[in-house]
Amino acid sequence: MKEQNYYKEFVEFLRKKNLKLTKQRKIIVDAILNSQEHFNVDILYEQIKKKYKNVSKSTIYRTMPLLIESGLLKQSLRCQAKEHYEHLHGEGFHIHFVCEKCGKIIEEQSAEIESLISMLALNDNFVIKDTIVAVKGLCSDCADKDKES
Amino acid sequence: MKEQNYYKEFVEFLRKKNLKLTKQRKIIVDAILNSQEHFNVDILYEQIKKKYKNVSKSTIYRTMPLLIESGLLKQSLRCQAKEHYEHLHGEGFHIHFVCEKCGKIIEEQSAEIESLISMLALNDNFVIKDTIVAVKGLCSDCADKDKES
DNA sequence: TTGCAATTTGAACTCTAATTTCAAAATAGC
DNA sequence: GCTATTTTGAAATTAGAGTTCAAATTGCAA
Repeated sequence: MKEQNYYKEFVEFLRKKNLKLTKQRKIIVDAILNSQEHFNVDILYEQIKKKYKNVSKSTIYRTMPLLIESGLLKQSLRCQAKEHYEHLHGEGFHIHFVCEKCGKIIEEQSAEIESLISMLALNDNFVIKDTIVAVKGLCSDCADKDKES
Repeated sequence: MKEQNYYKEFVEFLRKKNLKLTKQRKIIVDAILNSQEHFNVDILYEQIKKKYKNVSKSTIYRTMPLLIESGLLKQSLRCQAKEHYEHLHGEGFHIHFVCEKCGKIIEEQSAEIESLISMLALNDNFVIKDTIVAVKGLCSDCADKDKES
């Protein structure tokens, strides 16, 4: 799905809920669609501030639940101090390798892991809403630097 | 490993770091060893308060990093608002099924999933320090109640 | 268009978890 | 037991997240 469509989807979501399409909401959605996959409110705020000055942090905080409800974002693992969000570009299950040193996040797919988890859930009659697999450690670059020193 | 040994290990850890074995630290370790697998600072504080009155929350907060460094605890997934800890009884990899309704956490093992993750990491030259697999959803009890209503 | 009801915004404030400060108390080694 | 050093508890501080409320904006209907 193209970015333009996510935008349209969000506009439609607002319309259905009788919410207004304000400048600020446009700017926030635009910033998210053009941002990296993973971010938090501060990162987003700094990014927006570079181009526009009339979007406050309150508004961003208030907009996040809307973006989640509309299906554009999901709340991701809170592995650092701050609440963390990620795009939900229709994709679905994936694994995060989070580098503890540089913060880089590498994403991997694995249908095998996904189906093993489903089977475990089925055994327990557990209804899955969301699965988070986060592997913390060192990315290859940081691991190399670690060895050198 | 028996609980007595975890205690001894922590005492040894303190000795090595020239830290003192205070009444409060004894009480906290004891409470953790006799607590459920998963908890947060507030739960621990309430539990301790029932039996002893001279352990403050500050002290508990201060002790958590020591317990993690000593290998007794690990910081777990932050799925509710509060920081969350779990025992690290030498076990290792497991999967958490977290019920969004009642908060129950069901633990499952899967060597297959663990080895699939290791293989992905190897491919990326990623050095694993810790793996968190959290499945959010409804436990069978809450799913049943959901159906009824 | 313009007018107006309803929503949204921003600044400041509130809330809560987590952490720090500092004087008084406790501990470990002599 | 004495003393240097660490630790404690209460209170203060910090920081992220969320809320309040008056002023501004939006969307719709006349």
